[in-house]
Amino acid sequence: MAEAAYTIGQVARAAGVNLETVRFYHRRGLLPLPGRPYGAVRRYGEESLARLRFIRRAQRLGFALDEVAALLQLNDGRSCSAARGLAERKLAVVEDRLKDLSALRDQLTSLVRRCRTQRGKVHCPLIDALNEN
Amino acid sequence: MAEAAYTIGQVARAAGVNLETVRFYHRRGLLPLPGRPYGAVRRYGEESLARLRFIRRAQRLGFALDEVAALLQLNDGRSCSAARGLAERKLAVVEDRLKDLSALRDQLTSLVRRCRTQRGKVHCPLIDALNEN
DNA sequence: CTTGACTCCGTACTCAAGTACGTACCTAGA
DNA sequence: TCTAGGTACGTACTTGAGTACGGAGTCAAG
Repeated sequence: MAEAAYTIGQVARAAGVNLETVRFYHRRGLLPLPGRPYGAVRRYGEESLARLRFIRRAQRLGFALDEVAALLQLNDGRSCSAARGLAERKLAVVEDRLKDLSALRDQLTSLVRRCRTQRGKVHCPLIDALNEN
Repeated sequence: MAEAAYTIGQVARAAGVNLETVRFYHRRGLLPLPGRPYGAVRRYGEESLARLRFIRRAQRLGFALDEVAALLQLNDGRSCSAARGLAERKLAVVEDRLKDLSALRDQLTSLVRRCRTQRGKVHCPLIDALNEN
């Protein structure tokens, strides 16, 4: 089974990222530079595509590129507890952000509601709230 | 009642922001440059302090500085419906972010749980999940 | 009158995660 | 063979919200 050999534009499209992003990941050391088996043009195999998808998935889970790099170091399938530690720390951050965000939602909801029931009064409850104290 | 007349360092401390941030808000047009009533040094009154606090409060509600500028335009206390529109749009964004974030939390939670119950198996469920498909 | 802290102002740098640009080179199809 | 479009690579620009730096001026205390 011959490996597919994508050019950079093809692998970028296949992974759903911008071509320049692929180059950027090379510079960041997240993706090794492939060789050029047929001439002057580099060819990307399935393992490059898999890695690009790994990176995007990890990003969707809220990992920054530095953290993705750490996860990639652990990609031997061992070091499960190190990976878990990373995920646990990330989870704690996510839960904090959730708490903040839902407090924010409650405040905004209440301000919008007050704005809507405000009739003919001179001041805007939202602006007033921002000016308060 | 004489207005307090802060120097830039004092008003920054009073508002809990970095001195350079005050300058930055001047450059961004969010805070007017005060005069220099006693010599070469600019003096900030209570209205500057109030505005700095307004900005920070609006930021905590999730408004970007451009949006804060728009809110400040509306600070006449009228244009309540315009302010409400801003808040409603912001609320929608916040609710979207909340949905994403809680999906993220669920995924991370499940990965961490699987990592913890994994015993002696060769692969790490977290890494596997990132490599999947 | 000197010292140390503060201010003024402009410019430049930071971070994260890319995106864009320029120039040269290569490659596939008509 | 020509040409359109893709690639290689290095460098510079983008966004948002600041932070830092450098040199000159100023101010208050001792």
